[in-house]
Amino acid sequence: MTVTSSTMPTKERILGAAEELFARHGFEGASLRQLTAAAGVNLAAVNYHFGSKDRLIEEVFRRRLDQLNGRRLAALQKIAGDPDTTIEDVLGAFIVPALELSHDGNGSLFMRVLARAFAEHDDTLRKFLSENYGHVMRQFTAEFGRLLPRLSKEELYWRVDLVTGALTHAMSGFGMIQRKSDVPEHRHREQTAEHLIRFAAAGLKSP
Amino acid sequence: MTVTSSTMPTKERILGAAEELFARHGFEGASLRQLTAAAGVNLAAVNYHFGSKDRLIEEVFRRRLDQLNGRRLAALQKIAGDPDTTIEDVLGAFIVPALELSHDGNGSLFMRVLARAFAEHDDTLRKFLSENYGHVMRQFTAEFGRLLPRLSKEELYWRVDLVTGALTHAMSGFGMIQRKSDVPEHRHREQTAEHLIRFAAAGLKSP
DNA sequence: GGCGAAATCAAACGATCGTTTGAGGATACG
DNA sequence: CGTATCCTCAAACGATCGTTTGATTTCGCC
Repeated sequence: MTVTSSTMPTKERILGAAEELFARHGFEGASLRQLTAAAGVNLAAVNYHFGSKDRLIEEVFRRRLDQLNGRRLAALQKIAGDPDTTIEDVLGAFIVPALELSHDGNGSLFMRVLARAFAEHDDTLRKFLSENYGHVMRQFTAEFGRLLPRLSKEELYWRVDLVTGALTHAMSGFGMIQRKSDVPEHRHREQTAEHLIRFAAAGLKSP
Repeated sequence: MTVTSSTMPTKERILGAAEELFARHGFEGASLRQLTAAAGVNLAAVNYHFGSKDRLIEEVFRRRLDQLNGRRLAALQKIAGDPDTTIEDVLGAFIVPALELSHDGNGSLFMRVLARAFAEHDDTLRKFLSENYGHVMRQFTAEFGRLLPRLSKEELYWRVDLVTGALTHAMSGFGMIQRKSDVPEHRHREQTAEHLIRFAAAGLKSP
């Protein structure tokens, strides 16, 4: 199951095992001893390479979020402000990069880690996420606002928040997003994106 | 902040403090020593009254979910099968009882506990929830299916799942559902219910 | 008032937690 | 070859975890 091969450098082996165990057992539930055992490295390696468990948690987020939000913003830049752009386009820019995560390594597990971060009301973690990646949500919200001009600011925040909840829930794999064996991976991803976009667009545009 | 007064019996004081600390720090993050200290009872009282920490967690769920899902099902029975019933009515039967929870005690914190349970992929806890309360979601899904007959079973499950995600996210208070000081509590609850119902209905009915 | 069950208490149990230490091995460079 | 730097390792640190024990107090009831 683990994607941490013995040929990888120690740091990445730790990050891979951490992502998997944090997704499976939570940040407090996964111990450094389980984690280093799964990664096949010495217990002290975590504190040597990352300084502490908390910094390791941050690094798990940074590695994926830099890539994920980079792609999201790149996709948004291409369409933002364009008069032909639809709500569905903006939702696609937000959703598709997240679904693509499930491609490389155990990136799909990361969405579960992200869902846990939402559930944790830990201030340190929330502050870290808000400071480093809050601007992404702000840019997407601004573009939604441009496309839904008759919504009050309050209404807009409400709906974006509900969309976030639905997508986080769905993409972290609680739902029944199970690919059937006769459907190729990329086609399944397209269908998933269509489902999510159609649902979210209807909610955003609701009268 | 705690609703555990010194006049309450020990068992309920523990349950109240547990609900608050589980919401704030998670099931693994909240220790029995913090918990019993907050409740003002002896450390051994948890194991005496509940047997173990895991059984205490289950009892926290049981206490609220019996009440919450009882009201949900009662509201659903009144309208299920009726030809005049709308999607909005069914959503109201699901949502309003949850919003009413925030009235008694620290019931609002329980929605955060519930959100954590979704994030935990712990098998024991999921099995407990599924066995004891799975029939509620099944009945609501059946009624949605009756009102959306042209949806395939797969489509229906998809949308109900997305609605669940949005509502769990919103009701556990991640969002900006902050009552303004000039709005009375009951009016704020009505407005919140309207927001949630309108959004979810649009998503369910999307073409 | 006295007896037995129920409840509370301080204290300790072994296990596990994140972190630190200091010695030893690997590696690159003069 | 020697040495300086990066890395790994087994072992131990003190703290905290859930749970158990056995004595003590509280309470209902004859």
